[in-house]
Amino acid sequence: MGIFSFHHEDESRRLFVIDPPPPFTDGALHMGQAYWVSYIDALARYKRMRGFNVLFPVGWDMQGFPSEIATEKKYGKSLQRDEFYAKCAELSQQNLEVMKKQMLSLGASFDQSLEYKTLSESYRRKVQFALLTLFKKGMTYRMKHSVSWCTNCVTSISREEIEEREESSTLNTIAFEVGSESINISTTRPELLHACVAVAVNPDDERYSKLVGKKAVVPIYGRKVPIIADQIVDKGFGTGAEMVCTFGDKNDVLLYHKHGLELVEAIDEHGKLKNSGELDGMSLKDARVKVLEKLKEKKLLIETTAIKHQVKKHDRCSTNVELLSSTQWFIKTKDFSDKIIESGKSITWDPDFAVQRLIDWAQFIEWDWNISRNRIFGTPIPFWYCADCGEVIAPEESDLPVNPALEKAKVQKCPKCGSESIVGEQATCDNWVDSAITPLIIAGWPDDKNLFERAYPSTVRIQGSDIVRTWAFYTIFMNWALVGQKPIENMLINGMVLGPDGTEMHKSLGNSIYPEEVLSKYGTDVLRLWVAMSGSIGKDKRFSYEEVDKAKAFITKLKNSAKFVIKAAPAAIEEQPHKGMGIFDVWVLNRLNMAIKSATEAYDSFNLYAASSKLMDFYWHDFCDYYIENVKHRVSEPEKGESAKAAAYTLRHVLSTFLQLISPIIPFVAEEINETLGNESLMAQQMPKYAEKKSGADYVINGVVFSSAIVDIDYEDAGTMLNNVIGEVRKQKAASRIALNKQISSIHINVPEAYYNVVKGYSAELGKICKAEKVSVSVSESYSVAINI
RNA sequence: GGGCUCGUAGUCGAGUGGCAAGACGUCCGCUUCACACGCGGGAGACCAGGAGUUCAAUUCUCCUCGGGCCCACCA
Repeated sequence: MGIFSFHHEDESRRLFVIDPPPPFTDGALHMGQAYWVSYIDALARYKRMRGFNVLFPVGWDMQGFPSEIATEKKYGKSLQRDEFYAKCAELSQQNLEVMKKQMLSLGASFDQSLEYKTLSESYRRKVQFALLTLFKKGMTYRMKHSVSWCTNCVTSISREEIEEREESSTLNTIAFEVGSESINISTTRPELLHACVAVAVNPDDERYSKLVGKKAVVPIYGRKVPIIADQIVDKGFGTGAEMVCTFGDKNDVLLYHKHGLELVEAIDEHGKLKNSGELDGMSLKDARVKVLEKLKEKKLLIETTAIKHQVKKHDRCSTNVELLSSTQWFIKTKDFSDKIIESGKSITWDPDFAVQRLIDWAQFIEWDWNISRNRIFGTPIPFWYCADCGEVIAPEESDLPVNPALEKAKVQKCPKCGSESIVGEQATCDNWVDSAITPLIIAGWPDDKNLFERAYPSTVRIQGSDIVRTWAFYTIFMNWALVGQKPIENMLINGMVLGPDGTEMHKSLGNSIYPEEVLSKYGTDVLRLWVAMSGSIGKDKRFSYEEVDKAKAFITKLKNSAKFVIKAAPAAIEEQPHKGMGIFDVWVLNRLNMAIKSATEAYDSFNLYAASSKLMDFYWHDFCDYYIENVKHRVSEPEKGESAKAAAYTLRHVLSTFLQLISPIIPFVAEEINETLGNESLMAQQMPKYAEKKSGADYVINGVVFSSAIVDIDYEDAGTMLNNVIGEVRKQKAASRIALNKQISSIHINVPEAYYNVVKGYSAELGKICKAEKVSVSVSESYSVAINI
């Protein structure tokens, strides 16, 4: 059992369950990951010091297309399916080792015994179990459907893998014969002419209203297709008439379904033409040239105009995305957007508006979730099917995990049609299927019922705003579908870490800064403190070394001030020396108490910005600028009296307590200083607790009541008053352009009557603090300070 | 075209229905026995613009402008 271990058997303490993003094992942690690792780790450390049983796992998303590319580069394309998989796995494991080291160098305090990998047998079993469960509920199905397809990767892709880019193209006007008349249609995809199954116009378009219902003849191919009317057609675009192909774009798909049109598959999976007669096997690019040539010959190409339009590209290879009809696996999501939204709304989001991204996305689901990918390095889709009738043959739960691409089904004959052609599915799962069940995985589902009871839903997840529509969306959906609950209590949605130029970091833009660079120049704690100080979590944050320097300055200040404290008070003082405690001591201890309060509130609401800024403000200004300066003369007295002891005690106490409070954010520096103080390890300590005031003006500090009766006004008030006097003297010395430690002859203070006793009583001490020979005090209506050099 | 979000001193960045945190930078002064990666002090914001609600708006509502993100459309 290590210090960061989750205590599985301990049912007495409250659990704090973290669902961190499993990084894709591409070999290097980027700044965004360094951000969330630092952030969630601080919360984990805080909760441990608050007595929580913290379940902080580490997970890895290991399978994926980029690994296949890298493996292909290294070994070529000749490997067998299982060999290829093994090589991909080997590469991912190597990457994982590197990335884990990087995480550890950020101080990540996850429990290494709770590591999960998406390619492991046990993880695979659970993913397949999830799919099997949904299949039994009728939510997993296989069907021919139009899918977005990458002809380069030869796989279907999902809408979040699509990016759009503006490109130049030509809009072609082509004449279709309609009996003795003709209709000119506009298209940017003449190469798909052979798949034209209709001509569509807007029903309000008077130019064409008399043609609707008639048949048009497709040029070159001669097929007769209906002219249909639909609101979706824009009267103002081109000629206002379009050809409908199956499938040129999404409108085509919609019109195809809506109007019950014929299906002509235009291209094959490699993007070669089919069903076109003589052009079959030709690439889209060549076909385009050829078709336009032919139209020109026949004088049916009326006009060609240059236009710019958005083209959908596969984000990984920049190949144009095509729509084609393909047999794929789906999970029903379309009908459940209201359930997803409902579950999403029952989660606490920070920032709260982040939930809107989920809602927007869920409301626009058009098709079910296409979960199959025609790849090798992924979780196998755990089904077989009958080649004759299409019946799906599911494995037994006890046989999981299975790999139908390599294994034969247990069933010999199709239970539906009796056919013996049982085929194992070759496709693998979309990565999001793997990662959508992380809250279930870390809670021991479906095996460890006892843990599941306690550790589900996860207490908190941190993730980037960019993957709300994917990771958060699919997690919420899958968990609803599988266990009928929300997966997470609190969603922390962090903004993106932007490059110094204010735009997203991209390798191609050269504006990337990697965590190692910052770590080697500044160290772990500076980077972690920068994370805490970088504003509210939901905001995008621009990375800049200036900001990092601010974090560094505080760390330096902390180290230097600690050096002073240790020099002034080298030995631990067990008992608080009550006799020597003065106003400044009680004042700073009260300020510390207030800092505990605000830091605790901030940590409890997962707000590291508030926690760090409140703590730093207290430490730098109240403690260093005033308290330390005020007690220097006491601790440096040659004869150590009660007052010196009290000051030494207070210095050590404030520093030690502060280290506890700040240690979740800067664990290494805090621990290092703590060690020189001779205290036990911070990680074994509990967080200090805020002490309520006993009555209006009494302070309870370490169990001792400081009553205002002693100084006849409130300690806080008295301390602030005395510090005001000191501040005023500093100001006047500065105005006189003399050093602050320069001895001056006298100070005269006018104070309202209520403060007279306090200031008078402290005049000797004020003299020592301000280096003045004489201090005189008198009662006056208004407060003022005057110095004589 | 629609949605979300942001717009606070040169910069970063909190915050609130009632005198606008803090930090960096800048300017002035100070080599003070923890720290010049420091100390003290100063200047600098009509809280994007306009309208409304209110005794009171930077804060709430609406509109405009500008930045970011997302969605849809683009035959």
